Amino acid sequence: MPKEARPGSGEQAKQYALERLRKAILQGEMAPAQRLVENELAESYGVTRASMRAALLDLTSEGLVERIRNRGSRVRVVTVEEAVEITECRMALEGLCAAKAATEATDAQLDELAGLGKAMSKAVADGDPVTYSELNHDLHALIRDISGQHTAVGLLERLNAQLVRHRFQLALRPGRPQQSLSEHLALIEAIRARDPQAAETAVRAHLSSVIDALRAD
Amino acid sequence: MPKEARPGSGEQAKQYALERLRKAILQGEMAPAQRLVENELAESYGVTRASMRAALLDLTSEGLVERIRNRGSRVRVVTVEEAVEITECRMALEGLCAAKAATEATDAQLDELAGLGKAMSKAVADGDPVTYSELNHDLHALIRDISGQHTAVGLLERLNAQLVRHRFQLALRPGRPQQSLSEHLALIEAIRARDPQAAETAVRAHLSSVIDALRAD
DNA sequence: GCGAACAGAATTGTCAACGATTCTGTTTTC
DNA sequence: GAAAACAGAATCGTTGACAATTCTGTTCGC
Repeated sequence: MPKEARPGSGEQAKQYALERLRKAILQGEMAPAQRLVENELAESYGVTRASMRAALLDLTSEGLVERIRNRGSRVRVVTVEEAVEITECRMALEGLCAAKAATEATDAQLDELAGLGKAMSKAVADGDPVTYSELNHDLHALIRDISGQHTAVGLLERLNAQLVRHRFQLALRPGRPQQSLSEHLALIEAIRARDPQAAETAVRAHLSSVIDALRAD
Repeated sequence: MPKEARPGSGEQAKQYALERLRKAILQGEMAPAQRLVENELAESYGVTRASMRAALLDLTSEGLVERIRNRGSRVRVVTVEEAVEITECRMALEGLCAAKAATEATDAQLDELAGLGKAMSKAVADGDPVTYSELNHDLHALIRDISGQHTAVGLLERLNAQLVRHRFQLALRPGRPQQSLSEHLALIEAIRARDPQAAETAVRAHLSSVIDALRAD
């Protein structure tokens, strides 16, 4: 039986490298536009270059990494205009998910939503933007999950991955959590009322305010 | 200078194999769920197995091919439910594009739209569903183009690729082109009137009728 | 006869070395 | 002194062979 901690090669190695690098990029450990050299990364993660290469190709098709022929890979930088465009797509797709969620949710799921709402209110009251940001993410994920829209969920996950840097900056802006909170509570209420139209409107209103905030950079 | 006809290997070879295989799948030359053996394909396209393999990986991330570890690749079959889900996503994203197109279009582009509308009317009057289907595709592409929404366009192209088989079946259904035509003309008029709200509504109405048709399989 | 174990074939997955391309700093030429 | 030419280094791209896995048809035990 192979040691399972960190397989030096093979499919598992690729997955391992993929997830570690993705996490590193998402958590901002890699400077924007930083060069990603296959050999260095492979060595530092303890995998072969082939595995690392495959991981980089995957991240490229996820839109997190940019690669130029014979010049290597770099972490992709998302401009503000791109972030706005991406958020507009989220508006459309999350609107769809929210509307579906409003008609499809079970009672247990509605309770879960209410719980998240309370937790978010508390985080804002406590002045804890980091926790709030995490709960925010959880809420959107839960709604996507309830909607049961596999295709939309897949697209949204790709889109969200590209926004982490901007999202992070946004959450720390003073006053932002308060506005965001009230929009989210409205969304939760709309779904709990099983009103798809209102849910979609609430999502769009929320993301519209996100776009305004993005543009105010 | 390398001969440009059909390089046996390298990046160009991958692109060549990629496009030929994609075309073959989209045109239905590959039976649904047909096995795609790397060696066979590589030989028949005159490229190395490595290039073929890379092409298959690309198609996998486009959602056209399914691959199972150590078992090979097969053309992915899209069930009716999936087709519905995908069309719901298109509804959201094309709605966004249509609304943007209504506000962003230049006069020249509006004329182009009108021209396409006339051509589509003619194709229906002539009872030519194949031409109509192509014009249909052109219309959606033009609207996406006008919208200038890079991100949404990218997502939509991926989604559309997965639907070709269903789309094809749909176009040949008696009576379908007539209904489709009137919906498209309404959409064109809404954009020409520079009315984003009406344009989005028209797109949604159209795709909603596509969903009904899909479900009536 | 029927299911389990087993060898052989087919297919994909992985690797390490080699080849090609691009960048960088230096030299040469005008 | 500036632009062009060039060599050297760094890095990615490709190849062909080998290893690992899965499938298939056959045999064996009951």
